[in-house]
Amino acid sequence: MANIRTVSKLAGVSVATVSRTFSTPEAVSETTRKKVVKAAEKAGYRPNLLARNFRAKRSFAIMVLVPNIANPFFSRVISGIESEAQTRGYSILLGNTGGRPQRNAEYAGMVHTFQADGVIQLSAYDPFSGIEASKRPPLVNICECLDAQSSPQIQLDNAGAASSVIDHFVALGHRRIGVIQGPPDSPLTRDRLAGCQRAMQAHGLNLEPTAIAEGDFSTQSGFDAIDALLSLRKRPTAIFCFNDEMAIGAIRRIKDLGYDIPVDLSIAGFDDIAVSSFSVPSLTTIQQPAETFGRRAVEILCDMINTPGSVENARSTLPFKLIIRGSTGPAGQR
Amino acid sequence: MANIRTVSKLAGVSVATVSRTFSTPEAVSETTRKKVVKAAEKAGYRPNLLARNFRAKRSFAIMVLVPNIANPFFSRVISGIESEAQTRGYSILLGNTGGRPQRNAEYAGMVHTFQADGVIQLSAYDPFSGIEASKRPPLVNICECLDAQSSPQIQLDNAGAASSVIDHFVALGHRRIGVIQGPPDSPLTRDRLAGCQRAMQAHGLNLEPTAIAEGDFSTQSGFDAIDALLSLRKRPTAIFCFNDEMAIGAIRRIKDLGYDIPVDLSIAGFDDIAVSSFSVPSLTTIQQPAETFGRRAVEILCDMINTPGSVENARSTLPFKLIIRGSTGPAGQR
DNA sequence: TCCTAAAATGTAAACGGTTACACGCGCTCG
DNA sequence: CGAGCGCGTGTAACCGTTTACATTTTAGGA
Repeated sequence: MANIRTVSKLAGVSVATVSRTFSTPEAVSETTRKKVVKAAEKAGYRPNLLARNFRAKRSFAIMVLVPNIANPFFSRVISGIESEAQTRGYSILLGNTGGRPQRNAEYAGMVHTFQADGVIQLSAYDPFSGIEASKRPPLVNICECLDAQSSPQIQLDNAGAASSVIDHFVALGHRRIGVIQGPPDSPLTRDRLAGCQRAMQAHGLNLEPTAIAEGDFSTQSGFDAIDALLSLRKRPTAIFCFNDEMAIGAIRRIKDLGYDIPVDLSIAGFDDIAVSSFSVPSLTTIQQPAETFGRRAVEILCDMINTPGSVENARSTLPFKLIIRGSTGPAGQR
Repeated sequence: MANIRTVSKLAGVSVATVSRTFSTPEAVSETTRKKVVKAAEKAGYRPNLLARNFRAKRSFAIMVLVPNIANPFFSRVISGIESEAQTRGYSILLGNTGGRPQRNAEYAGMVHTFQADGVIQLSAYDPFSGIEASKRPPLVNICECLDAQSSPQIQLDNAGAASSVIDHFVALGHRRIGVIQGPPDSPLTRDRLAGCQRAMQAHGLNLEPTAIAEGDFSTQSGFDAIDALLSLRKRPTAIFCFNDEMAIGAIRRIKDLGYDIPVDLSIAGFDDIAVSSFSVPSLTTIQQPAETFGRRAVEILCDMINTPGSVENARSTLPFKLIIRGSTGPAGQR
């Protein structure tokens, strides 16, 4: 394999000049530059980035920690990360954690061994907890964020978004509203639940504890949660699922039971994944700027990497949008 | 940052011994090993893998080139890749190509600069075409494969799978069968179409060219393709969509038009993505071992990386399974 | 006790770039 | 005409690890 010395000999210049030709071409005269480029071409020279990065103590790679790639919402966030990283010359390392803290920590540890320059964390986890602030590697939490301010957090106004769903239900005349929440220990669940409660109270209503079913954000769990909600004495006329996948599972079960949506029951989801606009009926949901989450995370992370200390651990909030589709309708049609 | 020399001084041994302690512990006596480990711990030493990999001329990273991460089938394949790579000590670099050959080539080029040890390619593209066989970097094509034998190919028996869908339709009494295919230049489209034609002929039927609509594997394109098929003079009673997403779009449009599935029309898809079992009606489809594709690709790629020349460019075929669900039923019910 | 082989450890040279510093050259300006 | 400057280039050290080879230590047998 051709290295920088091969090329320097071939071009009749020093290794430094070859190096400069590729990393700081403006520091080399036009004539030598051409000479070197020609020699490099002839030798089939490609700079060894392993060596370059080693010297620079930088890998130009970003570790992305995601609980589950198969989740379509996360896929979109990753698309955003990938595209922004690509334009900035960073490559992305993918870590599928399955929500396991151990895997999470393992992957995040790659930043200590210089395999990654920073971490984007898509779940409410701090892989560097316990590390003194000035020594913490660059980290950005997105989507599901930490309460702590140990790193920049980019999130949605989950409570506000949940409120807007409740407001929509109430405006349609719904009074008995049910919820299929996510795992109870998730900040997402907590914030969305708080938003629901806030909005209910603002309308003089109560979110009955029995009308809150527990899911785990999987389609199956949405399917499974329906029976309990529909067997309540005071059956809800509208159900808010904390993500679209659970909503799709719920819709399926509701139809299996012979009910019509939205005539008998209104359903709303959260995330606006691709399939939601094609379900039957199409799903009322909260749209999140998934790709923007990814892009912004990369922007901030790169700032942290390139000028340490320049970024404060701010919490930023991206806008949501209530998308009203066919799965929600007026209450009391039957 | 603590390096190997810091530790060697602290432990009172040579750098070689420290190195051996971590890379070949069996070559170091028990007592020194303990001494070194303790010193390393005290110094907060983590080996610089950038340096190690540089020395080894290996990055222990695999480049995964995928046309579109947001595709749920690819997500599952990537999960498989990630998990197998993780257990083998490889990290995975993600390249979202959007199907653009240029991006594809750019990413694949990272193997020349030692940033990746090999490439897993999820589309029918050879990023190393033109490179002499003995110099080609490790590459495995999966899912959508090349006709050439320039690298190992892991694929499904697409024609066989398509045939089995047609057989299923015919067994239900369908005679007029429509197809929503993928992009015409895709080997996937070509093979599945060939399978359809073969099966139709075996049953003494013909696949009418007018009954073949063109999609691009997106949900929207499935939606859009329906009108043309349903306005045919000889309207099909069953439609085979070449992936599940198009099938979901198609189902949506068919229901909008007031038809019942499967009473008026049977629909089948391909891939068995997660949502397909929850659609209404649930989707008859071809199940592919997505994670297995990923795992096998990593297995083979690692063999190629570790013992070059040992792997022949074989073509292997993974099994499919026809999953019969609610979207297909007997013909001529109305 | 001595000799030999095996095991453990040390020394120092790579690996392929980058870059601080030195140097030479041509130019400008006083 | 010489000092000073800036540009382009070269020399060589350095980054942190691995590893071939040399050397020392240990163990075991005669």
